[in-house]
Amino acid sequence: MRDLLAGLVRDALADAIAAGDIALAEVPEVFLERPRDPSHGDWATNIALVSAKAAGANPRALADAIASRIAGHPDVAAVEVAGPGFINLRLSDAALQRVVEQVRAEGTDFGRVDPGRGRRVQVEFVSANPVGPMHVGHGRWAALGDSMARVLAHAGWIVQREFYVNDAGVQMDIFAKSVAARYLQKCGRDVAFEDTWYQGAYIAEIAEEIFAAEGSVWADAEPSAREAHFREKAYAQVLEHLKHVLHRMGVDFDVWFSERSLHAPGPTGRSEVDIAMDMLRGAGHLYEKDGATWFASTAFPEYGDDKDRVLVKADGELTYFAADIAYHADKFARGFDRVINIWGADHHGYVARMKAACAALGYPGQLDIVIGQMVTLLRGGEVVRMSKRTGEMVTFEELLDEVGADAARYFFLRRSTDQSLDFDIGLAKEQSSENPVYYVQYAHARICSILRKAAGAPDADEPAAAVAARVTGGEADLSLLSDPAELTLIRKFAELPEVVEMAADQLAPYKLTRYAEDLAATFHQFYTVCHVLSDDPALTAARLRLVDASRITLATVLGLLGVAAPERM
RNA sequence: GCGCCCGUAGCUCAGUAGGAUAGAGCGGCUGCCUUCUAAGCAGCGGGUCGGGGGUUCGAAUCCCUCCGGGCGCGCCA
Repeated sequence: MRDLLAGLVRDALADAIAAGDIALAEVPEVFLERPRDPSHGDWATNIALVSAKAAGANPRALADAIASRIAGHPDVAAVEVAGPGFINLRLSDAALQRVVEQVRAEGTDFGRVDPGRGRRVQVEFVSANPVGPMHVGHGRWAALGDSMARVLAHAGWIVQREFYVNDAGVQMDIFAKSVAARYLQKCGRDVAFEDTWYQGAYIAEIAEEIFAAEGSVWADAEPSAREAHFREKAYAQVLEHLKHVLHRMGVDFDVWFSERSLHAPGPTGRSEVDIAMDMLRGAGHLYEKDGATWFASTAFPEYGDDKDRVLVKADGELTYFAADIAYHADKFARGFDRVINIWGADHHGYVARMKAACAALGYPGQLDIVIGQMVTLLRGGEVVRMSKRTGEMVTFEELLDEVGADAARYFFLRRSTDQSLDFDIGLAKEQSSENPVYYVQYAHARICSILRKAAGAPDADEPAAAVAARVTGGEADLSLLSDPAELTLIRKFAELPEVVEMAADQLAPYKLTRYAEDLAATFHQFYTVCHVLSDDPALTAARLRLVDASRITLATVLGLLGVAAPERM
């Protein structure tokens, strides 16, 4: 719709130039924007203001010359010049009424746009260490990453979701030691449990399960063999649990990428980390100093890292960053045009070096890192304190248990990622008007109820889409949809493609929660003003189509958010 | 000290590449169910956009500076 109008303005401008009414060498690019004030129309352009200087004319005269050439177009109900020279455009009812059938024809494909143009993007998110339960921050990244993937897919990208499994390194060793120690305690051995080990009760639970399954056979085993065994057992168990919890919130990954695979020797005997470092060294990005190997991160000032970074420590050990570079080399080698990482705010200090490294690998500007700010849990207005060290925390799983997947997802998604999130547990649980999740879902349930009623089977369990198909068969005269509430609702449908485009461009799914609430509100208003099922068959038929288009649009938005669209509440 | 994020109504937050009179939800007050779900709708109040400078036709938005809050600044992972 926006493109259509922008085309009209452009043509009008070109005509005016050709006719000599406007003295411009070429037709400038036309931008349309949504006026804040609906009384200014559906779309506005400041093209006359922007071009005034170059054309040597006053903006209003320019605007008049353009506007007079648009007036009378069947899709345009009004074109006005306002203020200093804005051109305001209002769509005709006929143009709007066409949108209803467009929505119904496209179904859940409605709102698709194509800035991605079939390119491949990978979204990596959560990537929690598989050494313990996820905290609520992981829940936020999970909701964010998954919804972002859905939005990008709706915007023409081919998307892959990936979870990076940190199954190598010191954390795993400590984890293994922790579980082994709890196991030995279970076997009645008196062993020291160090402060730096994992304190959480889940460690003992895992030890207990291993004890239950295998008995005390490991009590007298050689310590390194015991630890290795416990590492694998415990890690596999935690990883399964992570998958399970994420799945409960509707988040499923295409790839679980093992950090270990980066360290394992390949066919040539060299690991991926070796190969990535060879590549960097060959390109002159590495140097030796103080017995360590460094990456010259500051050679990429555009990414703003303030110092060079060690990849191989003086003791010969690799840093985490070295593995991360190899990991990103692997990602790009898999053919993604673009890679997106979602990280917590506590990792923002790594952004510059990681982008510099990707540039050094030959993929400048192809890595986007979204930094999500922290989550604070509130209960009854009080901050819920979390401490990983003492093992006392509200985990993501406990939050899911308490508020449910839909509320959790919706609340996680509702805020800009730049904004730290206060998650009010009480509010998320509340089934009332204060809770935006229910507000939106209720609109959908209401719609389905109307459709069932129209079908004469208010209590049937038939899916709403099937019911809708039955009650909207035959012909309908959509020009009967002329009530302001009806036209406002249609205008709201027409915004979806723009919202999707913006949410994809800005990697900001929260835009969709705002839209969902707007759309639900607009529907509720329509519902209050316009009775759908009446003794006027023609009007009823037209309104049922409008209701069906509302159902489709709402369900599509909820689908992009990953929140259920209940047909009954 | 340096870097990133934030500061907008009583509270929680939007504000779309600088645009027209700064918006929404919640809370408060007042109305609306014999009719498709009242988990809904309508109305009323509520603001020096943290302070101060600057850029221009125009600034919540861009620049500088100061104040306040969060996070981070390892040859840790």
